[in-house]
Amino acid sequence: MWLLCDCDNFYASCERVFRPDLNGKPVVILSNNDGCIVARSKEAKALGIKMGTPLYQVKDFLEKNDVAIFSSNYTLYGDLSHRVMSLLSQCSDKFYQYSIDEGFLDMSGFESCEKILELARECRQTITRGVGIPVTLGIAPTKTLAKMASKYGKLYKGYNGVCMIDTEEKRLKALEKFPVEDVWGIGRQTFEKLNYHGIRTAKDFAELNPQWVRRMFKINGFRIWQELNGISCIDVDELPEKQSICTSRSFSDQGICKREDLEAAVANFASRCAEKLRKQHSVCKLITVFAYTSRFRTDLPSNIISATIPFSVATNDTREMIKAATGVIRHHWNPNVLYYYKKAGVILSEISSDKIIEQNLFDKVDRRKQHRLNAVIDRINKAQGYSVVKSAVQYYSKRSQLKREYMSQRYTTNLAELMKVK
DNA sequence: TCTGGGGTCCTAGGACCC
DNA sequence: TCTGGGGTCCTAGGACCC
Repeated sequence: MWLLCDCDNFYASCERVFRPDLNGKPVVILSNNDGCIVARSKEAKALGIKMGTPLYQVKDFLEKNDVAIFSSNYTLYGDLSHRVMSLLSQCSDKFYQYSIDEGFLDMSGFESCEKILELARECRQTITRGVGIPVTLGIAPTKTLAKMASKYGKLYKGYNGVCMIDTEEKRLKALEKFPVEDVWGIGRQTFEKLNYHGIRTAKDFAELNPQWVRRMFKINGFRIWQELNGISCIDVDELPEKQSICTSRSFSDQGICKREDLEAAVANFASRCAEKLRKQHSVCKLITVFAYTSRFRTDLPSNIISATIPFSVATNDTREMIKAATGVIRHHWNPNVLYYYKKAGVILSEISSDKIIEQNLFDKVDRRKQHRLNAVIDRINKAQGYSVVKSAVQYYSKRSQLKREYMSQRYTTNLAELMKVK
């Protein structure tokens, strides 16, 4: 059996931990630059507020309905997620974090479903009491069915946040009432195809001829079919090393039109990427740098800068990355046209372990020295706060290009922002 | 005026090999 | 009319997830 632990409306719940006055009230969380709505509390969903709506389109409506608005506070969410996952991981030997607010437990070691249910209830209590984030647990023979169980657990109060699909009878009943578009792994495209063939519920899908499913929806669709029929075949890795690392942002207002500003921005992204890479003890061989003008502004000249540069020796060095990233911008910059760049980013790929590095006969860099310098920089930045030591080029960038008008405090990670009690 | 960020996996098709 | 068979590797793009 698999147990899925899913935090309820995670970002909204994080904000409520330190704002209990917002319990039972509508809450929304915005994307970077306060652009779109990316998370909603139950009450906000009930008001009909859709995921991904641009803020400016619904601002009046939110004010009228007394909806609490927050800029995204990833420092806070990341820390609370870490606390939930750490409590969850103590409930079973085999724990797999799936996303910021979800984790799977392998329950195959338990002798009976009653025992699993008992432990699940205990586990839920521990998390509620220890972190204050409400969670729903779904338990079933496959991960796809466990996801489904957790959705039922959220839908019906009677489950008290723990829902288990353990018998054939329950499985069939669950499938029958479940819209096929809500099945894990079925997105918009697949749904449209299924709809065309008159397939509406998860049960309709699970009863299809497997050869036809295979032909029509390839290997992924076939896996979903198997999982719905109780055959476990979707794997999750324990702590997978990322195969690509990306840091990108949209810029506020019109965007960036000066070369130095864009160079400073990509230098920041490159530096952030290098830190992420070192944190997972990896090196990479390729760096991609891109910058776009806004696709919504058809009245302005549009342009795309994008280039991928190989490193001669796989690296995780901040300065090498910055040099490559700013080089791309400098090389592709057109001084004759005024472009407003709205979004830019850096992607690292061909990632491998830093334990084995292929040497290059003509490599002139002292890798040991480079490695020690990065280690010292990481240590200082970790102890003294984000980006105390950085390259000069990064200082060209304005202190924060992000618009965050509704930011809450970093209650759990910053001494200056602790909660104040009168 | 304003429109998110960070990932994974799979497939099809081209180029190439013997 | 009819034009081999069996591979590998790479890349772009699609689809999906949270």
